[in-house]
Amino acid sequence: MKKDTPTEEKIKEAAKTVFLAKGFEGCTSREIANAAGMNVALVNYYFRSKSQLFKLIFQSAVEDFMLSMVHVFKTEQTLEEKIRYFIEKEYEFLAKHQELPNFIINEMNREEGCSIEHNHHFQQVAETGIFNDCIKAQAAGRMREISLLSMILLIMSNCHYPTMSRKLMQSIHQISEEEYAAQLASHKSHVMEMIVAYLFPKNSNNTL
Amino acid sequence: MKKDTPTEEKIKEAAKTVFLAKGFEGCTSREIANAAGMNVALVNYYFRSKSQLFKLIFQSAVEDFMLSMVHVFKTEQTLEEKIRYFIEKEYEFLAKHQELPNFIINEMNREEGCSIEHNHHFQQVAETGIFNDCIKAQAAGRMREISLLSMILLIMSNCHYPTMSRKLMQSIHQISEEEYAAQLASHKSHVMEMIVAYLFPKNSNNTL
DNA sequence: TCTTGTTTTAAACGCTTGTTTAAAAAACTT
DNA sequence: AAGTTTTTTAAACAAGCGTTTAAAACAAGA
Repeated sequence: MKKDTPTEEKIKEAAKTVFLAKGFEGCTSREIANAAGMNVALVNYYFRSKSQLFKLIFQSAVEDFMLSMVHVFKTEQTLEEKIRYFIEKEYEFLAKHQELPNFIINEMNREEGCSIEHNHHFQQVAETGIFNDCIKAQAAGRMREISLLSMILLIMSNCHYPTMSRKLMQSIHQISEEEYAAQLASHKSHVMEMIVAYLFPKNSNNTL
Repeated sequence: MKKDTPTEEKIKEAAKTVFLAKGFEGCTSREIANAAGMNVALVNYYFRSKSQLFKLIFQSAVEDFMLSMVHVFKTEQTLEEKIRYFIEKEYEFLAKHQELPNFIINEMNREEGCSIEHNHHFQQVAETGIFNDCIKAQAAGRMREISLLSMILLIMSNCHYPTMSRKLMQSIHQISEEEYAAQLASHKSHVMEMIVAYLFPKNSNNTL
């Protein structure tokens, strides 16, 4: 793993900004070069082509995405606490990286779709033991019977969608960026309570 | 409101297919013309420009989107039943129009963002009285205190995200299109139970 | 049948795209 | 200091873009 030159680093940084904001098809090589303050040819000198550079950025975006999960799940907490903490941290993370979920989902839906190198990233999350914890909790009757996929979907839906649909929601409800951010904060609490209540239905007369 | 010529109709149809699949920036005028089985110039003859045609398609996509809600909310049911029914119908609708949420959210996030003509569409939904029903139910203590925006977000998140993230989820969980469709069906039930249980916490010892 | 107006086409327009080339500038080696 | 390699640039490339033009094909009425 040789260290990047300052130029390489500058290009990557600019590329990340531009690609995340506009997507692969929504921007040009020259746009990236300009954002990095240099010639177009240099971009290709270091990264051979636009799509090669893109692949790099995409993979690193997925990495950021996954890593934000790993840290949370490594903590020493009960399963319920971990999930609460995860939602908390995910909202925090997404506030800083608003374009990330849209970017990843979009580019994966493209015809020549970016695939993610599966084993590496997902394995990292699995290795935190979070999934085993769930299975154990379900076996012990402490957690609702629900597939892993469904559980992940529940959590991701309620974390990602509110950021992804920001512009749409602002338009529908005619509210400013700031107002929406405030609404998001209170929405987070609802999400947390709703999901935890559903996954861990301790209060008596429910149908597990 | 003059009727479209067959040619106009063919172009619109092709444009809808192509735009929904690839987005405004992801396709070319010629691609649309080919899909409609005709010359590029004809597209501009009828619609003046690519972006003008796009605006038309985008607005009609938003219309589809909103109309699918209006029908449901017009039915004679209790609020809880309406919400269940809505989720049911929304999953049904999204199965047929997989690209729709991604398309709308994406294009709204574009720099020169498509705005949606607010009053017309949202008003239609509001006129069904669904929002008033919610406010009344909240006042009567039958429904949890929650902002309209949060309620909409809860429902939309759990309906849209699972379709939007299909490719991502398939990749993470290494499952086929068919398997995912099957998982979606069972996920829908979880979503329905979870949301209804959260919005209408009838079973005693809760903190409204 | 000729005329008039509409619909469709092939070809071209100027411009931008991703990529390459060849020369200039900078950095390094000896 | 001269020579060599690496980094950077300006300029060019062919290909594709959205759009326009001008002529062909078609339809309808006289």
